[in-house]
Amino acid sequence: MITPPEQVPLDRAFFDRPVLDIAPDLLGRTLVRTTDQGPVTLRLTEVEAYDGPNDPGSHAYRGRTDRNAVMFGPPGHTYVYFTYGMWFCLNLVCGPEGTPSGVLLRGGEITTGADLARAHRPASRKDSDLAQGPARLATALAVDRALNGADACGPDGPLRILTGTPPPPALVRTGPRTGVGGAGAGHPWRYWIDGDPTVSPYRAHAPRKRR
DNA sequence: GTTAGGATGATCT
DNA sequence: GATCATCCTAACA
Repeated sequence: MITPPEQVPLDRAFFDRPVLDIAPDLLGRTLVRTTDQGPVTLRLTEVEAYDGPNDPGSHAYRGRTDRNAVMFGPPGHTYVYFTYGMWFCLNLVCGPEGTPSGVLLRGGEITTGADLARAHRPASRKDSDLAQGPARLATALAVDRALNGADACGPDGPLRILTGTPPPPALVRTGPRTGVGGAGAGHPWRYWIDGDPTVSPYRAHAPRKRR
């Protein structure tokens, strides 16, 4: 008989590897966000890798600052930043302590607690919109600055990552990162599950016009 | 279906 | 002062 895969927290060693190995390996994993209102779970379908000091697209490219400090800390923790004056984005810190690399969680399918997620995202029209895009994902899971630096590998905690069910390797695609310009644009460090409706549409980097 | 513009503020040069 | 790992709405085809 077939036993369903057990949902066990990913251990810290999972994140103590090169970020380009970790990023595709995160697809299909389960993210559990627990609040006072209850749990919301999500199946990761889209991520992007940011390779610390070697990557002009990374927040950590120019060294440690107050904002990116947790990227320099131990792996398996969250890095949450605020952007465009309105939104939060959620990353997982990768590589050994002192190596500031991470993976941006760009999209996922809400598998449990869709009603809660929808309450956080009233503008969402379809279930597949709930966590389609990095700021949508963070909003649907009620992630904000308070979760910056949280341990995602612990047995409990507000945000945890579990083994989940990785997709068949043939369905894993890679391509250029979304919204990353300049010298950081050249790398195909975005990974997604082909054909999944919760993967965000690709948008090339577009400098904003001033007003 | 697509595209343009505005919202809104921390961060870094 | 410009940029930003974005999203939403309205307008148009």
